[in-house]
Amino acid sequence: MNKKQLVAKLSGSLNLSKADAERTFDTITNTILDSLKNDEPVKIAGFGTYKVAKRKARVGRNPRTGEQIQIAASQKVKFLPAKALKEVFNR
Amino acid sequence: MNKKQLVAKLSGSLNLSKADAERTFDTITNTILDSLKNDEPVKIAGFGTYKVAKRKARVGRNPRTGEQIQIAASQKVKFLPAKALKEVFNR
DNA sequence: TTTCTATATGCAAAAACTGCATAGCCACTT
DNA sequence: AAGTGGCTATGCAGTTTTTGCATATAGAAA
Repeated sequence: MNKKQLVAKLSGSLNLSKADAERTFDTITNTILDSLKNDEPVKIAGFGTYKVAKRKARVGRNPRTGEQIQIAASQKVKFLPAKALKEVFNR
Repeated sequence: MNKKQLVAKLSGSLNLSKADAERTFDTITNTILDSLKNDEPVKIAGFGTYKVAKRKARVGRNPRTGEQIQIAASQKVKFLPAKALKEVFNR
């Protein structure tokens, strides 16, 4: 499922125009991102938590040539599924 | 930031009642979950992809006692941040 | 059309995962 | 408005899993 299909589904379920549905969806993702930019995790009860994980610098390798490369430290967004979410898929 | 705060923010930004904002938000998460239950990944351009990852059974260890344990196979929801999302946090 | 994402490759090191108790925060109900 | 139950973070050790490097191509999405 892609974003367009998701927006279409929202539009139908909620009696919104597709434009409104898309605007709503974008607002949500932007709100989450803003919070994460301030290094504040976003907790959604029953769904999961988004947080920024810091990753240390380390040694990597160019798979093509095999030579070693130094990889800089970085950050990425992590999503930790809530307990309820795990249970849906494990029974 | 928790769900209540997120809903409040949506309500303000989008001129929705809080009840509507919450309903909208729940609809989104449920839609995503439904897709994942059907083993279909959800791709949100510019944000990321949700997919179900299957994990094989394996041998673990109780860190407290040190004894070996058999861990059953399981599934969990993985979120892979989109390229654009990574760049926000790495510059 | 043009931008974005998945894939596939080898390999080192970081990170996740397991059980479990405690502490703390959140959400829900009275 | 406040109390309580429930979920989550933390720390621990060691093994499994994931990550991420470069880069072209294929496929999909905007």
